Amino acid sequence: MLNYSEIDSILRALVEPTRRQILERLSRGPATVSQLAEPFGMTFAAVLQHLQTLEACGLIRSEKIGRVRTCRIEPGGLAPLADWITERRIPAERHLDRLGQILAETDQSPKKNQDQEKDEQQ
Amino acid sequence: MLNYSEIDSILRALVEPTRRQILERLSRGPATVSQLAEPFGMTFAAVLQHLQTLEACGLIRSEKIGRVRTCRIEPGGLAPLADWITERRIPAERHLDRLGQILAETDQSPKKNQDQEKDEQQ
DNA sequence: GCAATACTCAAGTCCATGCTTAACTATTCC
DNA sequence: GGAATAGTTAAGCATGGACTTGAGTATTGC
Repeated sequence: MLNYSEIDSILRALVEPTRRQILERLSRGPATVSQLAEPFGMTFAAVLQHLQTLEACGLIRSEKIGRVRTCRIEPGGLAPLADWITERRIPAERHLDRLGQILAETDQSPKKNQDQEKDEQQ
Repeated sequence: MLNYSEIDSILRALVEPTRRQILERLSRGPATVSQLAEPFGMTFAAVLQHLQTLEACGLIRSEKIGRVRTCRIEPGGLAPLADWITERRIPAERHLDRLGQILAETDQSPKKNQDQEKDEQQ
């Protein structure tokens, strides 16, 4: 029933420091579940749960070959959140910063507004 | 002891849907605490706690005149998170999207890296 | 001055979520 | 085939954070 919106699930994934560290690690290249679990002082199962969360909201992707699952960053994963921020910054900030300025000079139209309406309901 | 980083506190503030709705409301103009509390089916005190969270991480600002506290968006509030995302997207995504492309064409240097190192430790 | 208004604070409840343990499945190596 | 490896799942505990209640403070209007 709780069909949380896309940015909601992305924010819930990112708010956990361990998951941000996993993303950080994966941004340096693909890794197996064991490799990801090793540096953290926590169990395999715990890391696996984080990976499932990250994959569920599209921030990473994984593929199992034989008994080994390899995880990697999903390139467009942060895009919805970046869009969400951009949509909220441009109207609110009349003293445009560098990012806002660049966007304002080129193309004003944000691409997805339907998410924004779906969101914020729950 | 838990000196959470800036983006950590911003993410923790944004992850709560009510607080995103409050931001949404404030992006349409300043409002008093009562005005903000009214549309939500929750107590004054609960909304106040959300406002304190939002103010603590620099997403809003408030000023009390007489017995009335007026809240407004803090314009640069989302900037640290926007920067964080940009820093993580540009190295990871070699198929640059529109936002990445624009940034890459103009100025490559991100402004703050010290936060990023402090962060991800806890 | 005193009642109403607008907010503030502290304590307590409740639930979501991170983490553990323990069992289980599938694959590889000898 | 059997042991070791790599991952998966489920159940339960524990903590943090959202929300409430109930009291308190400061300001305004009469």
